[in-house]
Amino acid sequence: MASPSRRQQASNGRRPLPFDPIAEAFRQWTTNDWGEEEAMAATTSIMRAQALILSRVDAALAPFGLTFARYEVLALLQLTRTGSLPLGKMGMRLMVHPASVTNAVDRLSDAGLVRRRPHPTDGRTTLAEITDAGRDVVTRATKELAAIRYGLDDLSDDDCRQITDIFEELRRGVDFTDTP
Amino acid sequence: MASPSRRQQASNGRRPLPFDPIAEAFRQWTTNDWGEEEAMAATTSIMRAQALILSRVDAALAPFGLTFARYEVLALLQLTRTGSLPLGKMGMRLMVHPASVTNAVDRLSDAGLVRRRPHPTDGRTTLAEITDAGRDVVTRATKELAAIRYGLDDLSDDDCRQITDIFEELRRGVDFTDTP
DNA sequence: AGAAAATAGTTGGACGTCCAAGTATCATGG
DNA sequence: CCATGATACTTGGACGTCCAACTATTTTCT
Repeated sequence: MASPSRRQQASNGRRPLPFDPIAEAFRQWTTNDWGEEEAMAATTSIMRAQALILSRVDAALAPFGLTFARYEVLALLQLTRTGSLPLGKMGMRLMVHPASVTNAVDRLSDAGLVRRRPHPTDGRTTLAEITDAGRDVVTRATKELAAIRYGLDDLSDDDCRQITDIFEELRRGVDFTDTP
Repeated sequence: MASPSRRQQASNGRRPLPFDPIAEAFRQWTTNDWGEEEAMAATTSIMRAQALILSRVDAALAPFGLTFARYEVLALLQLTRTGSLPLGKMGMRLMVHPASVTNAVDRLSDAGLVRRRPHPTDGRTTLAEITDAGRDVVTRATKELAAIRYGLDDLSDDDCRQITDIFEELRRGVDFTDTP
């Protein structure tokens, strides 16, 4: 029965402050001439937003025994014709280290949502194949994530598009190349 | 001499793909009617951007034996009148779990950049006080971070402000309240 | 005053991420 | 045809983050 195993919350006990600590840091940076306060505020905001959003998404996925990292693996497989992919390819598509894929597949495999298969022609390669249980879980989990707008309930679609666009710029050349 | 201890890179060996995997996921979500594809793309972008930016910042701080988490602690102390704060207050200001503060202060303390002090009147409280070495390091580290624009070299100040503004909305009510 | 409740930090465990090193297996080239 | 080099994956360790449980101290309140 896949143990939900509560994970981070990143917003728990801590009560909200009467002021925005990032806005305050911005002021300090400015008055002390530390430089690049816009970038500092943005980077700090991103770090904090990531933790907050991840905690929301993970909370929504916990009932399925999933985390966002595992969900991404499952979703990727679900969207593949054959329902299976080499671990290496998954790492590239998800933009994470190969070791992270190994880790996620290990856990999904333990939960019976995915199965490891040897590559038919290349002995080095391992395929991860989604199981029927995995397809069921990912379908339900996807509905749940859509219901909470992937943790971005507070933001409009316009806000989302702006974020995606700005970060696409940041990722360009690192994660992908325009026209090869 | 504070061991730099190389940390994550999040962009290493992995070669850039010939297409943006997030844009591709957006298409898949749309054609398969999985819903909320704007939010999905934004959340995925945030996760990835955070990892990428953190790797850049950490790489810049490694020569000082720092990570971004430890730098934030040091910077906060440096900006405080007395150069010292209760660990709990730091956790609130940095918006992280108390255990994370304990962890960071442990390491900074080992490096001689910070010192633990008992609170003069409250026996439960522990103060972290920045040392002279800590002040020196944080000053140099701050210049280094400004030089790389806190990992956001690719973005304009306008982009940074937009990010900060959008995430401020997200954090409102969680990290801080408008008018107490 | 004394008991119960709240607060502050620490410890140990779980996760995900990364890197470096190690093991297989495939591809190349002499 | 085998040696060298490239690939694919796994393992073990480091970090930061979180939570739950625990200890110590301070407040509150009966």
